[in-house]
Amino acid sequence: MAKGTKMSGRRDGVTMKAIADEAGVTLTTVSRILNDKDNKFKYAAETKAKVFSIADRLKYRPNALVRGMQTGRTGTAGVMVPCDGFYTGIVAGIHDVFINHDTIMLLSWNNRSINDREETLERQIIHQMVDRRVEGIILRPSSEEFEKSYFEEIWERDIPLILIDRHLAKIETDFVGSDDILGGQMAAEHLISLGHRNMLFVGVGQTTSTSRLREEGFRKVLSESPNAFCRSLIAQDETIEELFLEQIRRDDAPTAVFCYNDDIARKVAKLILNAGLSIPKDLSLIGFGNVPDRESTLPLTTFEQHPFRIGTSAANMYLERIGEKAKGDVRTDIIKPELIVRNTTAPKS
Amino acid sequence: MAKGTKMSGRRDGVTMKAIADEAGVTLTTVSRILNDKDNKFKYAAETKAKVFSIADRLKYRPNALVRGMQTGRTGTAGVMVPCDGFYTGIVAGIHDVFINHDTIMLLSWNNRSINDREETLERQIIHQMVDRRVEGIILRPSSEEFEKSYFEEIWERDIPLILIDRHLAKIETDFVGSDDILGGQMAAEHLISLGHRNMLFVGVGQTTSTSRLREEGFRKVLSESPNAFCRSLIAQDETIEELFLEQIRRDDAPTAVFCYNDDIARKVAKLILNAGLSIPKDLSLIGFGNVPDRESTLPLTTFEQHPFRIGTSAANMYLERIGEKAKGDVRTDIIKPELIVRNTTAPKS
DNA sequence: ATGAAAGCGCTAACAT
DNA sequence: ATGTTAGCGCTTTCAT
Repeated sequence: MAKGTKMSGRRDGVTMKAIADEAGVTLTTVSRILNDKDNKFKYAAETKAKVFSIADRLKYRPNALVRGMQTGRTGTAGVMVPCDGFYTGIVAGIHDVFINHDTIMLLSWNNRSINDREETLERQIIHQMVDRRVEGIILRPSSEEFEKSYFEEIWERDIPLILIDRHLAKIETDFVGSDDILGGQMAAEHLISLGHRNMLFVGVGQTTSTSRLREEGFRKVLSESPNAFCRSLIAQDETIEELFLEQIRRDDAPTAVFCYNDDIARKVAKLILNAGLSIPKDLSLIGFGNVPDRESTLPLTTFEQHPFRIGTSAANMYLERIGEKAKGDVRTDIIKPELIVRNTTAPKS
Repeated sequence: MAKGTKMSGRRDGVTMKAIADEAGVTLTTVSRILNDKDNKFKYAAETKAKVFSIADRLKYRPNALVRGMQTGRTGTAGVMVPCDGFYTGIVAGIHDVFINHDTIMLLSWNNRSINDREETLERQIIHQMVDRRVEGIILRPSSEEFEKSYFEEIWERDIPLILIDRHLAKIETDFVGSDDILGGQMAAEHLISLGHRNMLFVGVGQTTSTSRLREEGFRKVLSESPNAFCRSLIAQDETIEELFLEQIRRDDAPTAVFCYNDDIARKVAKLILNAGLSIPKDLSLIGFGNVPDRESTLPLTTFEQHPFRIGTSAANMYLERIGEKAKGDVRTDIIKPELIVRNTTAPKS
């Protein structure tokens, strides 16, 4: 091997240099001709044709790593969301916008519950994205706790961040999600209109914005309705059965249950049926999310959140952000959920 | 601006150079210390400590673009699959393996039907991945037609390719998927054991390996069972209703229907119920995939394909491949589907 | 135990 | 209408 030739990893097969040599022009010429989208350069038609045809014949593909390093424009976004049917819809929306803007996503799931391992994992994922110089990040926070999180790492590097579905507790950020308060209100209005007054909300507590806000909207309407009232219950795998049964065995048991999401609603449905009660005859039930299930026999009254639209909106916000130099004001898009009445709600008997 | 300083896009904030300067060592030293996983270099403990602490304080993050360009190891994989619940499971499996091997995926969906636009789109996606120098690609082919496809572009560059779910027609490649023949056989055996003899297969034709092989296994068992026989029908949105009704109105109408997937099975179920027949009393019905649905009232007898396992297997195959220099023999992993008997199959009445 | 220097493939400023 | 040159931030070879 000739002196001065240093071997390292994989060398690209066809480079601009190779095209330049074959065309008898310089590297620069090739670079400019191949990248000249808006016809800024006045190269001879002949030169252009030659370069294009050689690039074509050699099946040249630009090295986006190098280009990204040079220009800062990698055309790559980081997306981190939980792995389920709802977020798949969001990712589909993001994808469909990106595909028309030469952008592709590095995808990672942040699935599991909030614990140290999860925190470590998410930080690792953010690092993977940052290291690859994503131009921005779209994510669903697994925790509202800004302090113990990796968001600083993103902000410090001035990487645009779009949050979806869940707010952060104290921080204003670009955000796309559902109108959870309105959703809660609509749930209450639906049940009130069916004659229910004694209700139960099943959620996951105050630290998850989606649960908190749905409960807030729900309670607001009930508080304005004569005689209506609501108890609440925190759905945890270990305790939900006992706590829920306790509620429906009361003398003043609720006649309607509003659950924070479909998953919980389906669990609750099982508990109700196992207790020998029937839905919606004895108890009306509403979920949230319009999420599919494998073996349900019970078409759930629920809320469609239009995940695809959440995705397209987030992607458009992303594209606007990375197209700007300045920071600008915080943007939000709050999408109205849609009540879908199926078979689990009925007039109070 | 000083002469010789050329401005281009975003410059990285903290570089190895910056660390080196602050530590009073060279760039090389920093590079080696920061990358020295297996303790190959014998730098003074003091030097190491200094470099690490500065990197830490400055929140240094390596530029993976540069590293990828240099070494060919980008730690990035391309994944292209359709967007639905089944593939989300596969992607989850891939993800969980990758996360433990410092690998992250560029994800894109190849959703829609096979037409020119789709072909263009998929080629564009492959280019996006190739340009970013993915080390390998995992994908579900949208078409079996190798000729009219972009696979050459992948092979020509010696990028390892793992196919999932669907085979290519004439080409041997690394592959992970379900044992579709066995699935078809199991479906037939289940129906035979329930007393059915007159069956209908609803698929998407011979050019999709999953449909073809499921039908093949199904027919094989029936051909070995006395008096059993099977008609087939191609499920296309426009014609399925008419064709299917034609079948169930025959004098010798089938008593059991095996559908290529759950989606079609659910469509067929609606047609059956609309025709005034009941499931499984008049007609038994089997799907494939164990895919969730939003409003089903009919827990479907179907096959679990273990998408998560398909994903982990594909990811492991991927990692093996990119860890090798040589090409080696084609690898395959065929995963056994599992019959899940729910409420849509019953003894022939 | 450390450094110097070449070079990866490209972009962009500065020429003519 | 095209070329020259200096980088980008790193890895790797070759020295000492």
